[in-house]
Amino acid sequence: MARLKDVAQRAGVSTATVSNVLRGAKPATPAVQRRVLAAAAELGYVPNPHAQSLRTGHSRALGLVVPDLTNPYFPALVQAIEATARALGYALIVMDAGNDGEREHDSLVLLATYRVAGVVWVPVDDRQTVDWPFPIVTVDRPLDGCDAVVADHAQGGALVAAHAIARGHRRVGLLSGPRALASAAARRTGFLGAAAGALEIAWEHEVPFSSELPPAAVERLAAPDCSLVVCANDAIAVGALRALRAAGARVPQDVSVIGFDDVPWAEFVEPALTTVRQPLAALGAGAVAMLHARIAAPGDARRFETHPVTLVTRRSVADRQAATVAAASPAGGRP
Amino acid sequence: MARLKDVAQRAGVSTATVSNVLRGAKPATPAVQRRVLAAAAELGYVPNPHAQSLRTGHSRALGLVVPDLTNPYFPALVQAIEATARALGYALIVMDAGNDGEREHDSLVLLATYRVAGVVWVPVDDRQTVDWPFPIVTVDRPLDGCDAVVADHAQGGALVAAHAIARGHRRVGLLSGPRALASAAARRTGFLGAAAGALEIAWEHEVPFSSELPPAAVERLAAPDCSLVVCANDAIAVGALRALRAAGARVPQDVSVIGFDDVPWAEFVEPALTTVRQPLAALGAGAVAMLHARIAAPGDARRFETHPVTLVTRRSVADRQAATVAAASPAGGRP
DNA sequence: AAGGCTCGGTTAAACGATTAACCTCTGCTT
DNA sequence: AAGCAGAGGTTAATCGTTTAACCGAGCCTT
Repeated sequence: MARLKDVAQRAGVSTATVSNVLRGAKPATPAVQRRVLAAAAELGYVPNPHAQSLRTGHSRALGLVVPDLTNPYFPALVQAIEATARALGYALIVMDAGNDGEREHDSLVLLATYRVAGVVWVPVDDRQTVDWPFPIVTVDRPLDGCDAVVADHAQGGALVAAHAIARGHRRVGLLSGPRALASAAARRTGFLGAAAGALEIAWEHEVPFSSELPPAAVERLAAPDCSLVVCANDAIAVGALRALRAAGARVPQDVSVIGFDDVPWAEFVEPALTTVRQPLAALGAGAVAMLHARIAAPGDARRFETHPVTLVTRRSVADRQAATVAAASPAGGRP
Repeated sequence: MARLKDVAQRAGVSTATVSNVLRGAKPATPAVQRRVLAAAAELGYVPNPHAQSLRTGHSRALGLVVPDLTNPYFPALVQAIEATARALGYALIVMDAGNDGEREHDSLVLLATYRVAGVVWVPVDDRQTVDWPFPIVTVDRPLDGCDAVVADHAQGGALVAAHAIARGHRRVGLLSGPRALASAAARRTGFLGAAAGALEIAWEHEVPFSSELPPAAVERLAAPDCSLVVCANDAIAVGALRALRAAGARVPQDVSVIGFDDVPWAEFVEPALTTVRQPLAALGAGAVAMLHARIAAPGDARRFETHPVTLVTRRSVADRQAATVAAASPAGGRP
């Protein structure tokens, strides 16, 4: 592989000059410029990233630490992160923390020894320290003193409330996620805020983000006493679907279900799940862009970016408005 | 961060000695050994990987190139690869080819400039060249002249045939995958081989690996004329489920469906899918181990490793044995 | 007792970039 | 005309390792 020295030789200048024109660090005579560029092109010169890193003290690589790749939430995120990192000229070193705080810590020190230029981090839990020798931006779990990009969970909650209202629901059950997670809490309060006055909360269970519902919840779903169960998660939603089916209730004719996340298989369950979609691609791209900016300007103020979510309506929530109208019309309708 | 020189100073020896004892490259006096180790430990010395790479010409990093992270097949694979790579002391640079041959090629050259020690590669298609400046092991798509680890697709096919037979099916329909893909072809021939004599193939459609079935296939499923449709893929299987449901057939009472892959949501569809599970973790770990061995011994003969798959039986295939017995017993059964 | 081996260690030269310091012209200013 | 500034280059040091070449001191061998 061609080295700087080779390019210099071929262009008839010193390595310093080559380095400078290639990086645009110092102005050069048009003639020299031309010769250097030509030589570099002809030799297919690509700088050795290790030499660069050794000299400059930081590499043109980014780290990515995620709690668990196997979580359906992440692949799309990682994909977006890798794509925009590459577009910006970074390589991406990814580490899976296996949902384990210690392993996560190890990942970070590894990245430190690799002198990555920065890392995008999805912490396994909300309380984490951020004193690392590289800039960090977290995704979806803001840590104080550290850049962050998050989805607008509260808006998402509001979206499902609005949808429920629009579809004529009045009594809903709530399968909310772990209150300790900021995102789950935001979804809940967003929902509650938008529901206030229009929606009656028949009951609420706080359940883990899993399709295995705790006994109390499945018992409740055997006699739901509501027309819609709103779930903090698509996984929870399939748990609800399952419990409802087991109890002989038809979804959505008897009771509707709404999820959150729009995991890749949300359209594959029966019935296809109405849910709110997280802007995974935007989140990933935003995170990398933010990191890039931070690397360029370490001193700037903390950045915080929240991305809007969208409702994707499929078949798991019924339109009771239509039903109501149809039922009401013959009885007391006016001409 | 502590450098080799610092350790040397503290131990009162030369940097060469430190380097040698730390790597066990040259024997040293017990006393020196002790002093060096102690000094390194006290300073928390970790070698600078970039300096190492620059000097040795290869980095202690592995590359991973996958066609599309978003494919449910990959996350578990990537996770296993990352885990064992890390256990072996490698960092993992992952690149998503976005199902695009050109982008895949770019990924490889990028990895080359990074001087990775080796790469595990899931090629986007079967015909690819392998002359790269690093050792390669492919996963699931053997390329000639290059190490490979694959799942035993043929065995998987045989497994589904055996299961079909055991459950008393006689006439089956086949939704086979793209014949051009070696894995799909292997599944098919494995199935056909084990089915020979015992199972009648009512019909066969070659369909893409997607839940969107071509019209001919959905039409066929409207009047399946078989008790079981075997699918080359879980995605195809949910397509079949959907078409069957649309046609008013109950699964598995009227017709059974069996998939392949055991994607993470196979248990979430209705009914939960009986399918064959790929040993993703073993595949990933095996690939990295093989790569590690190859890096240590570049000259060795080509390695090829095939991992067994397993049938995971859930609820999408009915037991017609029981039905047959029940139906036959009253009529012509003996005491 | 002198020469040859090992053994355990050191010196110094790479690896391929970046970058501070310096040098040499031109072209202006005064 | 002398002096100065600045533009455009070059030289050489440096980043932190690895590793070939070397060196001195004991220990055998003959």
